[in-house]
Amino acid sequence: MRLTRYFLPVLKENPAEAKIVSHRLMLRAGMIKQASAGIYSWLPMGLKVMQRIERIVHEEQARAGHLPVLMPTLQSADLWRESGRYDDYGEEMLRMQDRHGRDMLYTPTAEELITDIFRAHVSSYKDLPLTLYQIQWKFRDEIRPRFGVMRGREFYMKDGYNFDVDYEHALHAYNRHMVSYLRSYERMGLQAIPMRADSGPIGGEDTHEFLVLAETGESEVFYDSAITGLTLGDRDIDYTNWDQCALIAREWTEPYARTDETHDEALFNQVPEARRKVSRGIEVGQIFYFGTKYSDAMGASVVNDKGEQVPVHMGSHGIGVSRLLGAIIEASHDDNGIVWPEGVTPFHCGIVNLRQGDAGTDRVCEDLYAAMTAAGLEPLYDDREERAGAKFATMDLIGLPWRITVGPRGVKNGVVELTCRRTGESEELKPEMALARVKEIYSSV
RNA sequence: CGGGGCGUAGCGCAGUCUGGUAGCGCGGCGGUUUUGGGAACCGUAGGUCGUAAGUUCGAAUCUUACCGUCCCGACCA
Repeated sequence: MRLTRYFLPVLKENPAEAKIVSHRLMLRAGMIKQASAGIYSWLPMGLKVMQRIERIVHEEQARAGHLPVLMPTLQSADLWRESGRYDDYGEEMLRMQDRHGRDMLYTPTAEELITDIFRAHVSSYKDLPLTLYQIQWKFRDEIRPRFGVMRGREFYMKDGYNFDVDYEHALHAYNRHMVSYLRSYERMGLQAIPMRADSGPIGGEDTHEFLVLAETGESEVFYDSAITGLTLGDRDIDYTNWDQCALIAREWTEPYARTDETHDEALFNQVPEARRKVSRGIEVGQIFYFGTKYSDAMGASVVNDKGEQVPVHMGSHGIGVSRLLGAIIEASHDDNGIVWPEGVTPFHCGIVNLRQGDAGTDRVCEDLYAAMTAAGLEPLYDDREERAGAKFATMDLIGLPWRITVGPRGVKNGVVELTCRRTGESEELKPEMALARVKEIYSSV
């Protein structure tokens, strides 16, 4: 993409309404525009990052054997009356009527609808296990939305639902989700720690929240620092292997890690003092096992291998996709702007032409741009008639992890400069070598 | 929902107390000179002062109501 052809309305000054860094940077980097309280329009670069996150989620769900569906945002109240939640949900649920006076609502979650799909089409244990998920807009009418996309009213979320014949199978589904979530977050460049949590209004017996450590987090968190060293890396994972999933889940849930809601001081004190950490965290996902709550209420049952009619065991699982943009920025930025992890960056590499219109720099930039594009990477070429300072400031603000700077001095010597956004380190390389380096970096992402 | 702010150009703000020609910086557009960390100069466009009613010869400014939005609290993926 050439910057002169892109729509990137960056702001030099901080918008008054944004108090926390991710909100400020998303507005300044031209990623979002507030439409009304807690509701945002997504501009091209913000949408691009969101789509990268979405893609990682889809890929990891596919790997775990889960199937995508798409359910409506506007739902009839009928199913919600059947489960009893139409009355339980309260003011957070946005309610409305259609022209016939029928009660409708904007979905805050989709247990009812998915259970309705299930009961209509599945009747045998042979069709299980089944996990369906969607990535769809949700709405919760927060009393006080704040912090930009981190606590919006409208939000984009992956919500998934597993259906299993009994508790043991459902437990594996739980563990499988834990592993797939850990993988997803790792690919986004995040360390998200599973923490035992309360189940809240969704209702459940077993539940973990995934929290990203950040000063601006909404929850206070207590954890054993041993957990922050854990990583899946390139472990070979077989999602059909119950033992392997259980083992990984245990590895990540054994060290103490809880939010203030479930914090147990006595247990915490058993952690060696040097490893006891108190911090704040942003919740970026949650998994639940809730058994037969909805299947009982809505009559979703299957015949098991003994010929008995049994209610299905269910769980639900969420990843806050739009919220993740804020969380990633909170966890990865500096005074000059965003620092995108390679896994979610909107463009793989910036190309900065320091002397637009100069035959030499223009040619090197164009060649790099074409070669990088041909290699399957997406560069952002700053081809504006701007001075160096303005171009650097823009690149730093929008946070592309790598930048190639092409100036007349370097071109004369046959080199360009490759700079790492995170460390600020630069090296001078021949253009083809710089390209090779960028290709190599992304080959493992 | 309780408490407290704020609504004036795309963004950041002054002007409101004490009523009388709507301003500044950034950004935009045109031009000249610049060119390795948000350049300088010249020119130029851009505003129902949140909305409505009221007071007044006259309202951005005073009064009332409403709307929007932000912050703290309670609540929450």
